[in-house]
Amino acid sequence: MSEKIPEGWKRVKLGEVIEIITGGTPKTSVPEYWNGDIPWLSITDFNNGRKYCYNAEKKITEKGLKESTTNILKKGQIIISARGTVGVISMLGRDMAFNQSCYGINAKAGLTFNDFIYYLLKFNIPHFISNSYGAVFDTITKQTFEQIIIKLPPLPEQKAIASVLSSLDDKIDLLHRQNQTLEKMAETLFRKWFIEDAKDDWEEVSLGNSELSTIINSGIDKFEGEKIYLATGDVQDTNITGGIKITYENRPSRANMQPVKFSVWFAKKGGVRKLLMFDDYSDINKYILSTGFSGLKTNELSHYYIWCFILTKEFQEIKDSFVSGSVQPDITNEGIKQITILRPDDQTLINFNKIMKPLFYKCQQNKLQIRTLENLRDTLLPKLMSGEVRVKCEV
DNA sequence: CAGTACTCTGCGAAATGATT
DNA sequence: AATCATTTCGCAGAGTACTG
Repeated sequence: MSEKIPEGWKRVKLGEVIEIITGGTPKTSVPEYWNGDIPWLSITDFNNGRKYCYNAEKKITEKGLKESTTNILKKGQIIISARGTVGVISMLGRDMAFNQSCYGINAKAGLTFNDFIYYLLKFNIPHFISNSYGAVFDTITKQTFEQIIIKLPPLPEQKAIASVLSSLDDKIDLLHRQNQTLEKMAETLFRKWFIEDAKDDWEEVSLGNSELSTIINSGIDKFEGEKIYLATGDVQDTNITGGIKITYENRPSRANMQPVKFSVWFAKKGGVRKLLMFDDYSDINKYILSTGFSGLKTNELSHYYIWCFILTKEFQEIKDSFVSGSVQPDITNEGIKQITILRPDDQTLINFNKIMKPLFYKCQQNKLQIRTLENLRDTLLPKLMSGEVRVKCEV
């Protein structure tokens, strides 16, 4: 405790400035507790690195909430995982319930506020991880959590710090939501043109083997220097969220797929939705993909049509129905060839591209901007929280 | 006894290894 | 090269022990 802290800052225990709300699970054996209107958060619902969390996969009923130990966490309060992968954190975009592997956090008024606490906790995640233990999976107990000592700036400086970081996160959130809207628009148009208004004379062709798309085989060319290896775990939905640097000589055995211009990729594993697309705006030379992905080579005419198809729920369902293998349920190349898709006329595809190309270009630009803003935020966060960089406070 | 903290069990995701 | 099998480890949920 000899480390110096900035003047005016205080060392306090986390428990002094926050209140911890515990979660719980309604009995799974009681059907009337489930499928209600109240989103019920699990770690997987917010383990995406984003600040705000708006929904949960599972939902419980009023009754389920009342008759279990589950509490409601309010919009603007914070959730942090305390078991398993400790330290996954998010701020609630609406009221939700949550399970017992997480703690709900609410700032004590007058001392601090949730927006600042969110960043403070994020900064202290290594602390939480090192204070976790357990035979089967790591756990940080409520007590340990409360005892962790943090460095707390005076309230005006807290406000200034939170304001800087929030402005970045709010912009990131806006871009994410804009992309969701763009993808939704693309899907709507795809459905209208190629499902509802499909022409009778459009033939059914194989997704894996037609003039629209063909399966990409594994194998990469020798390359100099470093590239980024993307395993399926490095992709969430349609976003790249991870990746490691590799060289040709020193790379995992599965780093054996080469993205090419006009290609569409999806995780082979059943039930998993991880999708990537490379068009003429993409930096194909930067990445090597895992053989956990299947790739389709598309072309200038078919690219956005195939991509929009891959994005649909229906493709996910069809893919899952073709999955084989008892232990590792993957779709095989044979399966991909058996999936059929309509072959629209060229003019319809050309018209579709005219709309989709700028739309997905915007989407991609947004993703780039998101990564830039995230980098900036991640660089600033530790500097601001340690007091290494100070922000001017409004008086 | 009730609420909470910790432990146990089983399943699934993903990496690695083996076989065709 | 492609597919199938095994291993490792993360995670959810249930079970149980502890505490006041």
